[in-house]
Amino acid sequence: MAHAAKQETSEDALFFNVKTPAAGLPICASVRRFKAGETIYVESDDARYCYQLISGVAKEFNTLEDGRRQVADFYNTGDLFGLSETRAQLHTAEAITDCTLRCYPRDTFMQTIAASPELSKFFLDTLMSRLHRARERMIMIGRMTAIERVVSFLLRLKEDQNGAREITIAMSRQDIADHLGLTIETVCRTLTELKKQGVIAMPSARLFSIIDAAQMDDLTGSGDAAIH
Amino acid sequence: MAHAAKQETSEDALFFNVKTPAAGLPICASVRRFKAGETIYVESDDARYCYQLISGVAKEFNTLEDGRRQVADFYNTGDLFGLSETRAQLHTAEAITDCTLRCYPRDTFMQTIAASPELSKFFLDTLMSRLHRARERMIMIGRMTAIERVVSFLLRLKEDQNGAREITIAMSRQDIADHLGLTIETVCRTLTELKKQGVIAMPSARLFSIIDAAQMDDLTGSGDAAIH
DNA sequence: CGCCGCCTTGACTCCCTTCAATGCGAGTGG
DNA sequence: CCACTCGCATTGAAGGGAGTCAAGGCGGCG
Repeated sequence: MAHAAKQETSEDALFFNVKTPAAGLPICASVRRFKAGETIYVESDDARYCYQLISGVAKEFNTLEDGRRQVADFYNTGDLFGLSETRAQLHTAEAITDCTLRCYPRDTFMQTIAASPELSKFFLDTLMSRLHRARERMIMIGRMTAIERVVSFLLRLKEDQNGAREITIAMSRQDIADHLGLTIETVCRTLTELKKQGVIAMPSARLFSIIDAAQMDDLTGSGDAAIH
Repeated sequence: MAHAAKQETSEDALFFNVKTPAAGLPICASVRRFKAGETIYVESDDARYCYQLISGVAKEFNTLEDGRRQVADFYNTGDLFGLSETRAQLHTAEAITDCTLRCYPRDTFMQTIAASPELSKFFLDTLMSRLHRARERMIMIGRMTAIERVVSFLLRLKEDQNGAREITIAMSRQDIADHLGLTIETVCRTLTELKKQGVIAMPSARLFSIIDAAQMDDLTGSGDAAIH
């Protein structure tokens, strides 16, 4: 729903990622469905499976004892998640929209990957790119102002949705705040401010339209990741 | 110097990591030395090599146009860095102390890794653990107060140095600040406050002593990574 | 000794948080 | 069809934690 454009990918064409050859992975994977808001796994759970989103949107996050949350990442169709070097889950995962996902038994999965040079290469690339994203977020959270963070976030969503000017989001304001290291109020106020300045339009709370892309680039501190 | 305890590892015993078997990697790697403060590579450089620290301490960071910096990670003896899925460096790397490092040609390195199931497994684990660390830092930077961040930082250093009560650091206050998403002044004030409260002692600016480890655990918000 | 880089401390400011209402759309039942 | 409710989003007012600006302090080295 949030990503209608991507739904065209048939379930059979999916493997690890939409971009990956559909060469079969000799792993019997079960398919499970989760409703919006349902928990997929909880931190410190025994990590018997890792998951691939067939459809829907999900998030991984951590929680401190007093309830402070940090959303590590959002996942879309094709994304793989729930893998760690330990045998325990390091995050809690939750479905944001209704989700369908493929569950790979962890050990078999890891062995299969390691045994194939192609899969290894692919998986290494995936991990490196994920690490890169995590670090981009570190500079965003650690060194950017509220406006810069929100704008960076919107620009990333824009890219995820093939650069379309219309952006549909599945996550709530609270999710965004917990992802950007802000409060829900600050996210709201910042969005309102961007709307006032005519940089974006907001037909509804979860639908944005980029009006002045050039100014948005300026607002990121001209270095979404760094110098170019 | 900062890590005398680790220097016992002979250069020959090193491979990827101190923990790794010394099985030879069929890659001719050159060895280079850098003085403290020297730049190893700059963001957007052509990434022809990846590096492994034989001795010394180094850091990777990003810079925004106006000079704001975020230190992504610090590296010690044995650590591998400078690898990305792109052909360009994503960070700038700099020697903190004098460093000796082994330089692996990127393409050969990647091919060799992918070709060996054992190396693949090892490298995957390294990447996953690095991703985990990056995410721990996200919650630290995004959701913790100054005291919690500094205490988390000290506790991590303690672990890196085998749990010793005496902690020697190689990095400056500015490096710490840029790592924790704080200013140098806040880092100083926080350390002074911890000293006043008798939680740590600070014989010199780069030497700490953990006095009340229990209270330090409390001060992290009781969830360095999350719930247990 | 005197310079220089790094660290520390103080006073003031400000951005974001906190606390508290209010708005708004969707679903439900009368 | 409307009243009611519930969750999410928005807005306002006030306060605080960390940033900014500025002035020393301290140790190493020529």
